[in-house]
Amino acid sequence: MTASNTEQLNGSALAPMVRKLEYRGKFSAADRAALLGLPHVVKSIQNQHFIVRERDKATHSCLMLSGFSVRHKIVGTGFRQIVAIHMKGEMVDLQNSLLGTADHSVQMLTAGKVAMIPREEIGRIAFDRPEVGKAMWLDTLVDGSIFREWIANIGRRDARTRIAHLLCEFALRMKHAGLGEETGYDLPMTQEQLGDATGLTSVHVNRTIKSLERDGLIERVSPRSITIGDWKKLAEAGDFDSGYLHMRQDDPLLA
Amino acid sequence: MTASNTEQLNGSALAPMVRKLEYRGKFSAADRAALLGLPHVVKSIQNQHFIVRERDKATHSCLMLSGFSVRHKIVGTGFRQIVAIHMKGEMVDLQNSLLGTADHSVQMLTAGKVAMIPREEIGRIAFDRPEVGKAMWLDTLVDGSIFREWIANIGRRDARTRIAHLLCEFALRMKHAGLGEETGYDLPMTQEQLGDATGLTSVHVNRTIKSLERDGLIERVSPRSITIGDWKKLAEAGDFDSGYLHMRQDDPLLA
DNA sequence: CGGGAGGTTGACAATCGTCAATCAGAGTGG
DNA sequence: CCACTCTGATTGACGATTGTCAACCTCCCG
Repeated sequence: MTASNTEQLNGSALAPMVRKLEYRGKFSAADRAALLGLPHVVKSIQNQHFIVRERDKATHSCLMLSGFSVRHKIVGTGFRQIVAIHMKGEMVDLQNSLLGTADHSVQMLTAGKVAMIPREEIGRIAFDRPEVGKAMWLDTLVDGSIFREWIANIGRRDARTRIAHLLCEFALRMKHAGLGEETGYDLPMTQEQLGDATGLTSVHVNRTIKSLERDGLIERVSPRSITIGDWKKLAEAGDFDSGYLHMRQDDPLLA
Repeated sequence: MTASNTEQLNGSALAPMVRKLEYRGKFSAADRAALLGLPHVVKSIQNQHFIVRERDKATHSCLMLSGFSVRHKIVGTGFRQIVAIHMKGEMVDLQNSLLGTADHSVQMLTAGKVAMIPREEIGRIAFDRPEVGKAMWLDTLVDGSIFREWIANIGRRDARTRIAHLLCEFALRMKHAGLGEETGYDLPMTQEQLGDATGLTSVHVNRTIKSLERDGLIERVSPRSITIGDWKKLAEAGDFDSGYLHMRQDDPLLA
């Protein structure tokens, strides 16, 4: 990390985090100011670069400002399993940083920027400001809910349903992060990476996507662009029920 | 739930929770007393009974006092995926109860007792007593770590490795909860339930277990009794590295 | 003794993985 | 502008792991 891709910004860089944490309940002005005032360093990170490596001692928590990242584990045979995908506004390693030793790696899926916040500062604000702490805790619980859905997705759904489910989850989360429309979005990952996220091989992912396309559930002008013609049909094909994302009942996304 | 299986106990019933939460750092006497003094109701629950059902509005958090329970989800085709197994000392639905609406069910795997603690009391103690809140938060992070390992286990390991891995996890967690020895333990689940936990069918679980037995990695006098002859060999077969359980480095279990 | 749940086994089928070739598009240097 | 190269997408042929179906066994319990 050279000086050239490191910047000190104050205030506004952390706005996406505040927006995310306030989703379930507004903060007081003081809480908001404390969050925005957290010390942090903004870094530009290239595609493929690691934010955290397994077994690292984590000293910082990272907030995604732009771009996409994945958490993943490597099993003994060398295969990779992506266990989560993160986008703008999400804290990517509360998990690792509070537990001390990373049990998985976090890697960029595209180029992007992150804000690095010292670990102790996160702990301090969480317990000094109960509303903030509660919002962070709830956020980690929603992460947990998504993990559980992924276990069910990978364990008990066939390839077609699995991929359709992931495409649906992505659609809602992208929209939620202000990065796409329910009509479609650009997938920030290769078919091999999709396979790593769903427990399939890239070849089978390809066949499955083409089959979804043949059946008119999605359209693609280029390999990565996903256009969802009929949301309801795709959701049905993907056995998708958004409940596990724990979005607010009044969220227009769920209309 | 009839009156006959409901008891009011004070103090000692919550001891397993305190023991669990203190694993990563001792509490002050006041914190400990506050935890033990949490209002609660002890219930005896029969095998197969539900503690929480998906879509319930959770009003209580449950602490396992004895017996085993599972969290699970049902997918569209009716298949079931177990996403976690819980034993003595574990809080089984911080998850559901803090998020309001359950995104999965919790069901007993054996008969047992649980202590039900009102949801608000959990939130209150967590923020009134930072050390307690921190321990709870860490506990949910460890749960998350286990979820991630399960995703990798189901997504990227073959049946043999998957089952061996689960048997290893069980061995350490049973020992940790004071319910078995590293030399072996009694599995509290049927082969169909093992399949639901690993994304396999009961038939394939059976073939896999028998193969592990044939190769001398485990022994069984009865179908559910697991004796581990050579821990190292089983761990290797299961691609098992205990790091994701985030046990303390000085824990004798890791010796 | 009968019934039921769970464990065990075999024959066969299906999904998904492997291997390998080809294709398409983006970036690079001449 | 045109090779050249590289990564990722696509496709086919074939094989392996895992699922399905169905039978039978074993143990426990009333």
